[in-house]
Amino acid sequence: MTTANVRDVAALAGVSVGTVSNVLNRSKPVAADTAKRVLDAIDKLGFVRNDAARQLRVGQSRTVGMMVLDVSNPFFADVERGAEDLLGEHGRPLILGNSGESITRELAYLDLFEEQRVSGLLITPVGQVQRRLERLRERGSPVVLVDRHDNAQSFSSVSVDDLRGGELAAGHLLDLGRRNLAFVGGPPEILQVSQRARGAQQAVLERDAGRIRMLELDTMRAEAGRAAGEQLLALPAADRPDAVFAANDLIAIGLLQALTHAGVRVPDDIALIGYDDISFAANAAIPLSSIRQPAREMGRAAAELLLAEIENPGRGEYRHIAFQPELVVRESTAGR
Amino acid sequence: MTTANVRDVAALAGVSVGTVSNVLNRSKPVAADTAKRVLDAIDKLGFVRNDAARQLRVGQSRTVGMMVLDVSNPFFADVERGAEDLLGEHGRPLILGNSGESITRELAYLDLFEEQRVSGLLITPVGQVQRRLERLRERGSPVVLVDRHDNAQSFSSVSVDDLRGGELAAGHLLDLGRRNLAFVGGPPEILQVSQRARGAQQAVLERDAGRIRMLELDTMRAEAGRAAGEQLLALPAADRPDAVFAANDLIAIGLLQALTHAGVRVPDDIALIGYDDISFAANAAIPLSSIRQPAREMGRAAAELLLAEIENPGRGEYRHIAFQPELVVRESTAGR
DNA sequence: ATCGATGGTTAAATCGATTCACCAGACTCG
DNA sequence: CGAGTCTGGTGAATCGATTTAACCATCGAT
Repeated sequence: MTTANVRDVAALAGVSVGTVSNVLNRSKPVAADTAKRVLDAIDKLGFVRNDAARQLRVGQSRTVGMMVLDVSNPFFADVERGAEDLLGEHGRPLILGNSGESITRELAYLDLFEEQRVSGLLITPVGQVQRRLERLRERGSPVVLVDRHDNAQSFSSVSVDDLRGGELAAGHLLDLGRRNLAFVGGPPEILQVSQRARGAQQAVLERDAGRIRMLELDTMRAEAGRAAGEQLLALPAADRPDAVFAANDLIAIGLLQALTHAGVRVPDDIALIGYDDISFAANAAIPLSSIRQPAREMGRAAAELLLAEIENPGRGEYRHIAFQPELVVRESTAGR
Repeated sequence: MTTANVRDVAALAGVSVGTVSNVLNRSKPVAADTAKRVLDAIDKLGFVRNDAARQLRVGQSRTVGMMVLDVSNPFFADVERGAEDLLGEHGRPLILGNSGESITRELAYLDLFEEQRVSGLLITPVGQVQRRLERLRERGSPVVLVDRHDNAQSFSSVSVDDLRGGELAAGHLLDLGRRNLAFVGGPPEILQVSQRARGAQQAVLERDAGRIRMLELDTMRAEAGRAAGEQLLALPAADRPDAVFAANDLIAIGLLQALTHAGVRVPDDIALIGYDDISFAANAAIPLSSIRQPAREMGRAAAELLLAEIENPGRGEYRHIAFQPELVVRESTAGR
């Protein structure tokens, strides 16, 4: 008992397979009563189009692939929703791959998307995958970088001005009168992280005030932040920073846990600011200052860029949309 | 300039397409030097297997589909990671669909997965999709229900005993001496929600103490919780509950925001408990009591059940794994 | 010397939807 | 009235990988 195919449908409806396809895809007009017969047959047989066959013929899938660094980070989850919403309006499903910041997994998903001939790809890359992405594009799957400004300008992208974000954060801490800063960041291969770090360093240089030390983490999750907190606490009190800028809110939350647990007062002893302004930031034990990125809008914008390239391909013209980050002050710095 | 296919590879390597396929799939032994010639040719041409053609022939995709209620909920993100880890070990990619608790979107993704002939499906259903799932199974895609005990026992499932979870939560509130409870829950069509609600009601009945009122929300997100908070605040003070059980932590966090914002003291005026014990619960403004579910393990277990059914199908024997929920007490109830 | 095995390889059939060139009528218009 | 134009419909060819039956050496055993 094999599953029904177009031929069975055609036979039952008393038409040719071509007509069935025309009904399915509205590619050519079909008389109303013929269409009804076909639809009835489809219904009766429980026919479901075999997407593999369709793709094989058409050469491309309708679905769009998306690779995110970490689905459990609410920031990416919001980006995803924005993209999914817009793509949904255009009848394109979005499938999600979760690299978990692992290069191996990223490559595995790229293989998958390439074999599936996805119609396009939204990606926040982890490793050095420029060549892979170019190959994908040559094969007909345009690529849009998300939250990652492309230096070479060879892909469309949406990004936030992370340099500016870093400046905002560190500038704010300096404005509070803090002079001994620390930046706690994820792996520097992640461009956003190094940009935020550079922005912070620039702020310090520009104002010619204070100093900033850099701490490097393996991941950008809350546990890593907690570990970094222990590290800070281990420093001799005199050397301890009086303000910390975390590369994202999860890290900041981890730090906050470690610090408050050890009796350090935030912001009195150490002021703390995060990045992303995820919804939990406002509701942390001590409401967290942060740098807001418009996640949902970024997702929509990225999907728009991608759709444009899918629908009229091959003009080799890449657009870049840069969103401006925004400082959100809460109790973890200054308060009132 | 079309992309290379097996025929091109075969030509360049001086063998037949059958041999190329044998190299690709190790389905038959191939002489070492022949294999090398083929691999070189693949490399030179940048050949990437067309998955659509493969699927068409084989009848099934290797990928597993997963439908979650809400990717931005850390609980589901953890379940996803657990499943993805295990499936990854078996060389099966996982693609994620996000229903966002919308029945329309759920159906759209089911269509997609059915058209793609995924090799299996992990799903936390929103709507009444039993028939659809049965059809998927008949078509060769086994289905495992996640975090949703199947009454009819007709699918394998992993679940948490939500009835017990509800009892634990409400029982704990009653043990604190609270007598005027409220349950704030998502749409009752979601079985987990109604189970938690029933558990809570049972606890009240069993102890024959106090009363519990039920509030219904449209979604399970923090905003909904905030709205519910306003609703509670609008009640005359005498009628206001002295303890609230939220159907998940996001709702609880929303409630917490609304209540503390209005000057209500938690837990003194109103004790508050959530569900899921997501990592943010411990770090909310007032650390949140919650009912813990072992998310990661549930994901792994679900993936295991699914793999078993994929690998030896059609025995019509369905297994159910039930995890036990666990009460985690923090400051939002009792404090210390 | 012959018969099986066995290891490698091949050519052709196959999966199922889409498309394209083509056809049959009906209708319009000069 | 005949040429041209629509509308609706047909069916064979096609996409690219896998699979199966068949075939060919080569070697060992009888």
